[in-house]
Amino acid sequence: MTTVRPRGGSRATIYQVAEAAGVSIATVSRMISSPDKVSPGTRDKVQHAIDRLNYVPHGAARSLAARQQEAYGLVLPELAGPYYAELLTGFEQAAAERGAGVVLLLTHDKEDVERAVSRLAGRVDAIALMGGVHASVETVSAVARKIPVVRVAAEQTDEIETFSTENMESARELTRHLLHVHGLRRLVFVGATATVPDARGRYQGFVEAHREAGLRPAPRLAADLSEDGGRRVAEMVADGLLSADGVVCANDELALGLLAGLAAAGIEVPGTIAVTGWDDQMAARYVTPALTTVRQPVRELGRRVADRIHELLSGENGSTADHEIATELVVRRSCGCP
Amino acid sequence: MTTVRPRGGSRATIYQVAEAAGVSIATVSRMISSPDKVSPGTRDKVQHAIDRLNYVPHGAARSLAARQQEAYGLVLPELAGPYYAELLTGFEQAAAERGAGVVLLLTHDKEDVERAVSRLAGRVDAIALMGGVHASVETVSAVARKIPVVRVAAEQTDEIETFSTENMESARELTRHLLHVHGLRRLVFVGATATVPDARGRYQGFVEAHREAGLRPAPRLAADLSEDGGRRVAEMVADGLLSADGVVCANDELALGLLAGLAAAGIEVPGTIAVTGWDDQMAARYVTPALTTVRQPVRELGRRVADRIHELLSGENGSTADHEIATELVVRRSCGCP
DNA sequence: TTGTATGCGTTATCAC
DNA sequence: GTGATAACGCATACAA
Repeated sequence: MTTVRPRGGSRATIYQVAEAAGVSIATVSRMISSPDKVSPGTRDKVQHAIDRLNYVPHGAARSLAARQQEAYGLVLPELAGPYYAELLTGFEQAAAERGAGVVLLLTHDKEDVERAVSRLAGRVDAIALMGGVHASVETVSAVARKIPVVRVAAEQTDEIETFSTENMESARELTRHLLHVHGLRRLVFVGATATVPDARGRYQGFVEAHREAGLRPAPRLAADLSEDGGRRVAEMVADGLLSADGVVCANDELALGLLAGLAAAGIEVPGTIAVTGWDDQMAARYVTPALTTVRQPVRELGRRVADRIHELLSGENGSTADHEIATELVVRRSCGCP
Repeated sequence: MTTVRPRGGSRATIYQVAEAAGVSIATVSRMISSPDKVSPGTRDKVQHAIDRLNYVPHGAARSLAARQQEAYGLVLPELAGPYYAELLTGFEQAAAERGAGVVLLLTHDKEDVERAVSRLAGRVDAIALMGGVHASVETVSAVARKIPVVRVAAEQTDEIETFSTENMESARELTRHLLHVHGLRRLVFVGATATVPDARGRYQGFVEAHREAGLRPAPRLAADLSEDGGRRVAEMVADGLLSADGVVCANDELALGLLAGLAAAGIEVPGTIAVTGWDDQMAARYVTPALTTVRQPVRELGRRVADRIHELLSGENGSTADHEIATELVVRRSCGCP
């Protein structure tokens, strides 16, 4: 095992290739971007030189001359859970299909997010910013003045396009199910969080389902969207502080933690209390009882975001309408279904 | 909702800032990289101009002039499961601490991986390549001739540094546990895969534990490292094709699928057959019985890879020794423990 | 089809 | 401390 590059890897430049092939750099350049614009004869010569010299164009030089970075930026708070990973996967796929690379920025551990986002803006053609990311409106719109910016699962704004999965309708459907199929009457929604706009829409659906049934919805209960948050709710139930017959959680981790806490306290699910989640992550299928939840096509969401960025960049106008992706209710046993 | 940039965002250049501040571009440049080398007076002027013009240096131009891209490349097969996400998280954190961005390449869906990796090599200072990635030795060493390349969880090579989590020892410990604590005697290892070098080391530990106990290890059973792979193994057991009293799976998903399949077939775990996994992903804690597995500090692995890349780049020689990270056996109920 | 020449926005090396 | 100015490696308009 040895250091790969003994200090100073030799990168061939377009000039060296041109000289080796006995042509001008313009021809080499054409060879890279549009090989069909160069005659078969020279094409071989140049290709041979490229192979022999192991030539790869210098990305920065390309970007500078061509005035485009061939890269999209994606800003995420973190990568915990399947949501962000799926989003990133779809985003990267679509970006790659457009010939763009993806530079990723995780903000969770950073001290100066604003600065990081600004810097990023200097290295990419456009940026997609996840809702949960803590960046000031000023910074975001400053960046947006330079390059296209879109947001994912964020508050709607007049100046920035927003993408999200559908929340309200699915939450309403889910709540109706609890209300009318299982006859539950003391439902509580857990997961109020300022930083997750998605949660707000979900609660809204929860409220509407109650209203249309002539019932009064309980105010939502604040909790971390984490297993710990769920365990804390379980404690409230165990202590008799909370006496619901069903808990609608803003995400799966919360629900999973709640399930674990309830089981530890000997409280039956769904018998004594029903539980639902949101995301349909892997553990939701494996826990007992299996978790009723809502599946979001997050990968597709990521794809669309990147596609839209490409539209923005290439001047195609496309739809500027709301970009909202449908979700799917996944009924399992934790809600009371057999 | 409106298109952010009406075709042609106005990016201020260093020249405009210089003019607005009444200084030369050299001073502006200094202002960016080392503000202390410019007098307090002009510093204010320049900073003011920067703020007013919303100036952010053009990344490509910087890279070209400074001869470094300030970015590391990470090549992963995909992002399914927690492993890659954790690796990426640690990698990004460490890279960011070094002032480098991360450009991510997912190869799973790409048709021409070699080409993609080559292109990437033109845009970053160094590349970390995951073992499972399907890239020819020629391509990799061609890239390695240009920029530093390290591999993660890959076969050892003479010319490329390799990072991985410890496999053999932990597998031996795990197998010993099954053999001696639970008295199991018909163990089988599932998950032979050419593309996952990690699995090989794990089987090796499995073999050694048998040898040192004077037992004959069964040959390993091929299977996809997925839930489906696990279900298929369960079918073999249900059909009486396989009659083991314990199954050591190469990863958790495999074990989880196996658990589900066994449960569906009415076969008791761990009573009739014990099951273990590898990775300790979330579902492992929630499944019943909870899965005995091995936890790998993957995030730390990612951090170290990025740190080493920085060393390589900055000429610090550091250790060229084997980069192997310790793992931790996590004993739960699926192996027979109470 | 091919070559020449200019510009892309910075950094860095010099002088001053 | 500050300012000219020469690279940096490539794309591209234009000319041949």
